[in-house]
Amino acid sequence: VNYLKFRSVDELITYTKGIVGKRFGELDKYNLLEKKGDKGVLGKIVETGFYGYPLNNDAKADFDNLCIELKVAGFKEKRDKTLVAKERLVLSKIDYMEIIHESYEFSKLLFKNKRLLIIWYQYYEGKNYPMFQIHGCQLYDMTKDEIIFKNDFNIIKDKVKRGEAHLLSEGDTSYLGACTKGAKGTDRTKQPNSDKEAKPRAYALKSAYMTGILKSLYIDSDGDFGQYRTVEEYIKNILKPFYGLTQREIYSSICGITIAGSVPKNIGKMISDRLIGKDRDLEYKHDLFRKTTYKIKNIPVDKDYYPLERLSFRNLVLSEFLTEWEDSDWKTYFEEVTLILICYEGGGTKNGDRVLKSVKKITFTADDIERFGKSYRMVREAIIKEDISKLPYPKKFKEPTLVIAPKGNAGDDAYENFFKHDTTKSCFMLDEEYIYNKIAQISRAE
DNA sequence: ACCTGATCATTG
DNA sequence: CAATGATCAGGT
Repeated sequence: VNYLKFRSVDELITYTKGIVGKRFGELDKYNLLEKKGDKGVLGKIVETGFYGYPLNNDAKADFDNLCIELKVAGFKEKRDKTLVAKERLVLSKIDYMEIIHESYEFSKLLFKNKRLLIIWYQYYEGKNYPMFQIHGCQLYDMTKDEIIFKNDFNIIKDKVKRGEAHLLSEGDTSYLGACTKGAKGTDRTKQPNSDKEAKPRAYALKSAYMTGILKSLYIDSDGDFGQYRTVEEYIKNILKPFYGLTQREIYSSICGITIAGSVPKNIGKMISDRLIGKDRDLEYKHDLFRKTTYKIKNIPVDKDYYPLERLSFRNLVLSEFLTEWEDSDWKTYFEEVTLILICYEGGGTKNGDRVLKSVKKITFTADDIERFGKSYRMVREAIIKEDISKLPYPKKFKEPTLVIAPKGNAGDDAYENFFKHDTTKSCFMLDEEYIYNKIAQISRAE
C-alpha cells in the first residue's frame, strides 16, 4: 500500500520543515537505534517517527506520487571549520552483467526519482546517534546535473564493456562514483568480457557531490557553468596570458610590485591564489568548483613534465589515524580529490625564474588508493606501537609512492617529536616519479 | 646528481 | 603562533 499523505510538493516541504531541530533520539519511537549494523536505520527512523509510516519492510516514505525520494544524510565540520558531507550516498548495486545492455535513460539503476528530499543532520566523531540533530532539509533537483551523470554512467559502462570492471575506481567519474561494496574488501564477483573477477561495486553520489548539494543550502547559484565545461578549461583560460612568463614576471604583473629580497617558496601559490582563488574560496568563484574537491598545486617540472620536487600534503594528525584505512578521511580525500597541477618549467633555474608551462589534472585510481593505504597503515602502526621506525620513510619502498616527510620550522625534530602533539611536524609527500607517471597516463589518454 | 630531511615566507 | 605550500641544501 502506498500512503498518499502529501498531495503537493509544497505540502510535503511545509510539513518536513518541522523536522528541523529534532534529534534522532526523540524521533526513534521503535528504538531502532538499539539494534546495530543497520545502515538505513536513520531513514527508517524518519519515515516511521516523523512521517508516521508503519514499521515494516515495505514502508517507504518515498513520495512516489510526487516523484520525490527521501534521503537522510549527515554532514560534519572539518578541522578548518568548513562543512562537508559525512560520506557518499550509496545508491543501487552495479550489475556488471546487465549494465553493458543498459542505456542511461533506461537504466533502472540510479534514482527512482530525480528529485531528492534531503534531510541533513550534523554528525560528530565518536558521539551517539540519538544526540545527532537535524539542521535542515532541502529539495534537490538532480536533473541540473544530468549531463554529468550521463557521462559518468557511460564511463562506467564502457569500462565494464571493455572487460575492465576490475579496474573501476571512483576517480574515473565526476559525480556518480563506482564505490566498493561488501563488508570484506576481498569479495569478488563475475564480469562480462573478462575472466578476471572484480570487486562488487555500487553507484554512489560522491561525497564531494553531496557536499556540493549541502553548499547549495547556503550559496545561491543557478548552476550555470557559462562558457566552461571543465575546471581545467576555466583555469587554462585564466592563465593563458601568462604562459611563457617567469614566476617573478607574473607576480609583478598582477601585484604591481617586484620581489625585492628572497623569493618566497610558495610564490606559485601566491600567484594562483590571486589569479584563480584560494582553495577555500574556489566554490564561490565558479560553480564548476562546487561539486568536486579541487586542490590547486604548483610544481616545477622539466621539459618532459618530470617533477623537480615532490608534492606535499597537509600535516599529519595522530588522532586521524585511529580510524582504519577503509574508513579514513585520508582515503576519502585521495579518492575524491582532483589535483590541478600548475606546471612551471625550470630545469637548472631557481625558484622565481621558472616559466609557466601548462596545467595538468590528476585523480587517483583504485590502484593508487591501495598503494596509499599501505603508507597509511604504516603510519597507523607506528602510532599504535609508538615506534617511529614503522613510519613510511622513503627508503622503505622499492617503488615510488606516498612517503612521510618532515614539515616544520628550524629546530622542530619532526620524527623525534612525532608523538608529542596531535598535529605532527610531518606530512605525506607524493614521489616525483609517481606524479610523472600520472601525468604521462593522462597525456596518453587525451 | 640526486634523495631526503630541514627549513622558510605567508596565511588565517 | 602554528599550519600550509613549497623549495632548500647537506650528505651520500
